[in-house]
Order: sequence, then structure tokens, then C-alpha cells
Amino acid sequence: MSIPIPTIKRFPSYLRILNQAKDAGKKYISATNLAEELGLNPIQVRKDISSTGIEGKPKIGFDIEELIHYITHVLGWDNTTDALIVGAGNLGSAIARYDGFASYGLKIVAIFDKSTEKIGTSVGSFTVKSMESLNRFIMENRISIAVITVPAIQAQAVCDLLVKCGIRGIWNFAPKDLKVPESVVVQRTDLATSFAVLSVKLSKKLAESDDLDSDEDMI
Amino acid sequence: MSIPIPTIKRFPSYLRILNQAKDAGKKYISATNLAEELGLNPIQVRKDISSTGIEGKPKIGFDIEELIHYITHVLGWDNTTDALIVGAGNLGSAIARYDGFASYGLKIVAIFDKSTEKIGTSVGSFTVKSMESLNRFIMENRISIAVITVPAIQAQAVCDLLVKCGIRGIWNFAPKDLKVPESVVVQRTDLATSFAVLSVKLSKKLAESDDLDSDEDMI
DNA sequence: ATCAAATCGATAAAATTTTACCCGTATCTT
DNA sequence: AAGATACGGGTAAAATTTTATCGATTTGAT
Repeated sequence: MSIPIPTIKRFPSYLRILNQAKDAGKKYISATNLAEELGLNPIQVRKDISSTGIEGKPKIGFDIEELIHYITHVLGWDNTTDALIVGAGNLGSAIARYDGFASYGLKIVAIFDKSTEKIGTSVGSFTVKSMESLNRFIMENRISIAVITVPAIQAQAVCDLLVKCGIRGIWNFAPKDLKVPESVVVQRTDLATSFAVLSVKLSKKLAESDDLDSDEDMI
Repeated sequence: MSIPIPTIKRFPSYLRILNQAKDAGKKYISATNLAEELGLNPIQVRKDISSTGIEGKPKIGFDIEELIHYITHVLGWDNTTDALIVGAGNLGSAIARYDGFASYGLKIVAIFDKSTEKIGTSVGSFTVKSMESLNRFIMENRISIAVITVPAIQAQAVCDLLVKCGIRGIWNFAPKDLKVPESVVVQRTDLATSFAVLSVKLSKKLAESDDLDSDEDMI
């Protein structure tokens, strides 16, 4: 019944390819095709798709529209959710200006910062609001998702405040593991984590090619 | 011998806590302690640490300095690697201005863009360079890592160019699954993927608390 | 109309990752 | 000095995720 997290993580990539294929005028796509496009195992793609309950046709593949519809629904991206950003630094500003969230069903509606120098200035189409106005804003606009882009040292305090204001989902870009009550969901997006994987894979790869080099020398 | 990817992904978090503890003047830390700090299972922490070969002392824990040293080494963060950014948009600029990469052993040394309007302008402490100068720059400075922050539609072309120039590791922020030769490593950092997980967990959580609410109504 | 090729779906095997369990050891308390 | 406690380490079990296998189905070609 519940869909594995790794599958959830692949869904956005599927969506990208599917939308691309749809735009290209295609009506069906096979798991094999999707897999090639993403560098995945076709069997895995079929399994992922099967978790949505959608059925395909042998020799044809899956109905693209149907896949898009169901995956979007499973991700909850078919309804737009309003969110706010706390932290108008480099990253927060970049996120505020990014216009690609619409396709994730996410709509940034405000950005907050505690610095008096930033309050009132504009970031993209927003005017930076004060932390004092945060509580009221969340209540009045029934916001349930917040994006944290403050420095690590302030992250927990901001998080606590957000939770107190009733925020239920936190997308955390600060390099800090936040503690929240059981009723709140935190998802961390950490550059360090991502880069760690790149670092290790790269060293391994470089070591491999060094090995090859020395092998070749021996010929 | 080879360390599991999930372990690698947890290492940066360990490092953060360890450095924090070190700064607080502590000399030892237990797996239990680390686990609490990060919301992990202590057994898992011990297992992760055991993959570095470091041994702890019962009732005391692990030597913090030693842990920091080994984890940093495993991640290859003990030597600084130069990297460049391609794409001086919002995200590229934010990354160029971010000064936290030093602790990952990563040093951004230049930023490139194809837009004639951006070339020559400054982003943080850098001056945006032209794509024409990319090849020469990579050669002369022996760059092996590149960060891609161009729009999805240009990502593959930029990637191909980088590979041709000899780049071996690509940190891809574009929402696109890049195809590269076997000798090149790509790591994608995708906002959509991260947000997908948040979306699904949040809907589940909200559904749960709805259930609770209705349960309570029945009392 | 028959056969080959492509693909799906279900089940099971393999691989990976997480968690449990038990024992030994160092420290602290009384 | 004895015993309780906190913790590490090793082995094994459990859970999760990925991959393989095989039969069934649809299409297109001969």
C-alpha cells in the first residue's frame, strides 16, 4: 500500500521524462524507454509504476497521460500548497526567485528575515517581511509548509518558532538536523550530503582509472 | 571494504556534530550521543563508524579528533579540490557566493555563463567568464569538478562540453538526468526529489492526524 | 494465419541496509 | 573490592530494495 521512499524519489524524474514525451506528441511509453532515458533498470521502473496501480499494455507500454496524472496525484502535486521562506540570504533569495516550483504544486507566497536591513527590500517579486509578522501571516493565510534558509546556528530557533505557529512541513536547507515534534515533518536538502557522494564516487573512479593506467603501462 | 552509500550520506552530519562537540571542548563522544543528536539508531551509528575502522572505548565512546580525521579522509575532504560553476543564474550565483564549501574541501574558482549580458559582471568575488574561455581555463587550472546550474534544456550540451574538456566529476543542479561516459561521475542535487519526499510524508502525516481527530470525535 | 519481437505482470531470488542480541570491558559508585 | 551501568564489537536476524526469471499478451511481419 505505502510506496517505498526510493520509488518516491524517482517519481519526479519520471514526471520530467513523461512530460517531455507528452510534449513530443507521444501517447504511450514503455518502461524500457523510461529506464533508458534515466539510466535505470527497466524492471525497477515497472515495479515503481506498479505501485501506482497503473497497468500497461504489452508491446505498447503505459499511457503517458495516465502516468502523469497518477504520479502527480501520489506526490500530492495536483493541488497547489502555499509556502513561505524564512531567511533572505543568498539561498533563500535564489529559491524565492526560482519559478519552477509551480510544477511541484508549491507556491512561495512570502519571504521573511530577521535582519532590519533586509526587511522591506525586495527579492524577486516579494518584499521581505519581518519575523514579528510571521505568526500572524501563517495564521491568516493558513500556511502549512515553510522553507528554512537561515544559517545553521539559527535554524533550530526558527524551526521552533515555525512549529509553534502551526507549520506542519519544513523543508530545511540549513546544514543542521532539526528536532521537531512527532506531528511535524522535516525534509533536509543538504549540499554537503550530495557532495559527499560525489566526492567518494569520484575518488573511487579516479583510483580505478589510475589502476587502468598502470595496467596499461605493464603491457 | 567499500562503504555503503547511505553511510556516506550520513557522514557529513556526523562531521557537523563532531566539530560542534570538539568546539565545546569534548574529547570523546559515544555512538548513543551522536545518534540522539541526529535522530538515528545508535547501532547504526556504531556500524557506520566501524566502516572507517576506528575503535571506541566501552563506557567512553570514540575519540572525536580521530573520528573527524578519518571521516574527513574517507570523504576526501582533507585535500581541497578546485571547481568551477557553469550557469550564473539565481542558483549558480547563490552557490558562487556561498562560503561554506571550504569545509567540504571544495573551492569554487570561477563561474561561466553563455549570456553576453552576464559575462564580465561580478558575482560575489568572481567575474563571470565566457563559455569560449572554458576549455582553456579547465586545461590550465587542471579542474576536475564542475557544478552545472544552467536551465535543464541546456544541461546536456554543457555537460558534453565539460566532459570533452576533461572534467571528471559533475555536480548537477539542473533538473535533468545527464548522460555521461563511464569515466565521468555525475551527482544530481534535485530540489524536486527532495520536495517529493516532503510532500508524501506530509500528506501521510496530515492523513494520520485527521484519523486521530476523527477517532477523538468518536469518544 | 503463423511466428517473431517487444513488453508487461507476478513471483521469487539476490543484494543491500537496518536492527536486534549477546557478550566483554572500562568506569563509577558504594 | 564488588557490583551496577554504559558502551563498544561481532554475529545474526529482519526489513527493505533491487534484480532475475518466466509465462502471457499484443503487435507487426512473413
